[in-house]
Amino acid sequence: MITRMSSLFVRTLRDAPADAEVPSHRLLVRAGYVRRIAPGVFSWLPLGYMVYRNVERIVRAEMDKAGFQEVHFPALLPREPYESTGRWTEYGDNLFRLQDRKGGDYLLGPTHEEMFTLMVKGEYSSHKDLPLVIYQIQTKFRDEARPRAGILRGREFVMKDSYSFDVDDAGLRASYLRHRDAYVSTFDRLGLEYVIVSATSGAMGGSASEEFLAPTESGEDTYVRCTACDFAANVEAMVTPVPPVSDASGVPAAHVEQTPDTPTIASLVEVSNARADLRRPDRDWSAEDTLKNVVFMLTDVDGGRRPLAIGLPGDRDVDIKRLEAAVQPATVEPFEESDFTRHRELVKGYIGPGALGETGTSGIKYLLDPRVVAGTRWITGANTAGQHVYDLVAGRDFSADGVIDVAEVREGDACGLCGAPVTLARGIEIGHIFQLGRKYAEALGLKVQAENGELVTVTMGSYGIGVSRAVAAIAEQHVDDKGLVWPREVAPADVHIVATGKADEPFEFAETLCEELDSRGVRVILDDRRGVSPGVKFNDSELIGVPTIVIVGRGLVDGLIEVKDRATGERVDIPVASITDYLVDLVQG
RNA sequence: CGGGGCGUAGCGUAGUGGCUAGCGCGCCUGCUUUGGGAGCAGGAGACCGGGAGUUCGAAUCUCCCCGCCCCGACCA
Repeated sequence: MITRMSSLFVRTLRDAPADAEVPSHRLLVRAGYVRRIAPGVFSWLPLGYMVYRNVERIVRAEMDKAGFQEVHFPALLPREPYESTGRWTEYGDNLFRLQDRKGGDYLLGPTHEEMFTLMVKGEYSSHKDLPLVIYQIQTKFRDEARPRAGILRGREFVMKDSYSFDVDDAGLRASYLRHRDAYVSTFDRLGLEYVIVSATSGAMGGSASEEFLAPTESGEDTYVRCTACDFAANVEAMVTPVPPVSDASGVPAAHVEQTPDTPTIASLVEVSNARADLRRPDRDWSAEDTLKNVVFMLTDVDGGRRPLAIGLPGDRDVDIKRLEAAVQPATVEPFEESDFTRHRELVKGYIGPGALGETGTSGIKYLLDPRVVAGTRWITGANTAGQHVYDLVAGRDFSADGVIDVAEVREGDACGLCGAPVTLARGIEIGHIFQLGRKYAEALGLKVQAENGELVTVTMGSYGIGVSRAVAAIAEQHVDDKGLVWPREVAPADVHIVATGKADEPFEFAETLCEELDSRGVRVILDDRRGVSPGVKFNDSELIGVPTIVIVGRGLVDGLIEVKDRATGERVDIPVASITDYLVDLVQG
């Protein structure tokens, strides 16, 4: 295929729009790949659409290779199936809803578990039909509260979503692993650097789950990686190791102290160190010695509200994302002034274990951070304004209703598997695979007859790749100060030929070369613009980011063509006689 | 939805009450130029986000609305 710059529908921009911040967004706009239409909604221009289609083609090829079968659903869907699974309401404001002329409710599909489940239910009824994997590449709609970063997070985007159907858990695990393998080859082929991390299953429900994250500054997900073993997890799925029970035999009995005006951890530590009667003989108190008790208000799917108290070391905050992941599908809000007035037994700034717990005075469920093991010694609130308890020992002086691992994760925290320090990094979620289980099959009645004749509920897996997002993720990982640097297979062309000079010869030669390459299956962009200065063409070629740039210009009189590698900047002069073969080898070899 | 910032031509921007809203890029015409975003000359392009108000006079001041971007709570 030949793309001629003289007639290509594109206009490159010297300046990026002021509102574009992340590199992929700035460059995709500058190079004339995409244009914004509405918040989180983008159009693809010819160059962008070429890249998009390449990514889609690779994803499709890898799915087909894995033996998955492609189907296609509408984006416009009726309400009923989503009503059956509760997601019509559960999805909340993120769902684009609309009505037809008769007032019937419809939605624009945010994901298609329901439709796939029903499709299989409509066709199959025997265990002999399974396992089955079907997929589609579809435009999805989610009315995101905050679209951002260009096509990295849009409200309309393209996703490849597949679903596996198995009779039993062993089958589900096998289908899951087949997908994992297929995703590995897909992302390798797309030229993406990625890590596979343990994840929580989010709003979809289900158990085992992993995410494919493309490490990038502009990524939205934070993940931890162990410096010693191969543990990697989304922070939401981080597991804090439980320290051994500590010996508290030497700790004096708990005692309440007057500590006026110490409603914060910082003030409490300061006062405790400043006063001789409170000072610790061996060392200064630090925030880690205090037990902070934070209260949240949870809202269940049915609208019911219940408070939840969490006790954790005072130097840590609760990570709301981790908390939501731990209590989902319930949603979390901070405890507000009005909630405190309703719970008089909770003294803001001085809440202690004494008032908490299902059997305590408040009756509020109380969960502890894993670090608060039996035998640990704490300073904590005494449930009276201006008073704290010292030498309160977990297990000896107080207990809770259970453990919850939702404290913020920090660089250097201990790995849940081996105990070595972990590092934190950010990444773009480009793929997510998980074992859904029977949630949807149950809700929609997808059963098959087993060998013994009994009806069994099918177990499902759900697997997604953000196709349009992958374009942005690839761009994000393949840029330099001059522009985009596409991996060959997704690039809009294999070579970008720039003809320069005033004379006709370079242009005529470039045209011939271009046709020869085209006839041998090389995709080429030809900059055949006359009267455009060489600097403009060089800059455009670098901005557009095709992997190989060929310059036909002043070297031609000596029989030489310059070939430049976009990524490394290396240049070589190739004799005219062998240039076609050289390029074909470069591209196809 | 909470916090912060911003709306002037396709893009980047100047303009804190005073004449016909200025500049760069890009675009059109002509001549020159042709290996790193060329030069000269001449052009086209703006309901200054919208509405109301204050004023002799508003891009500029006031109020309301709308939109956008960034950071947080959701997700491919």
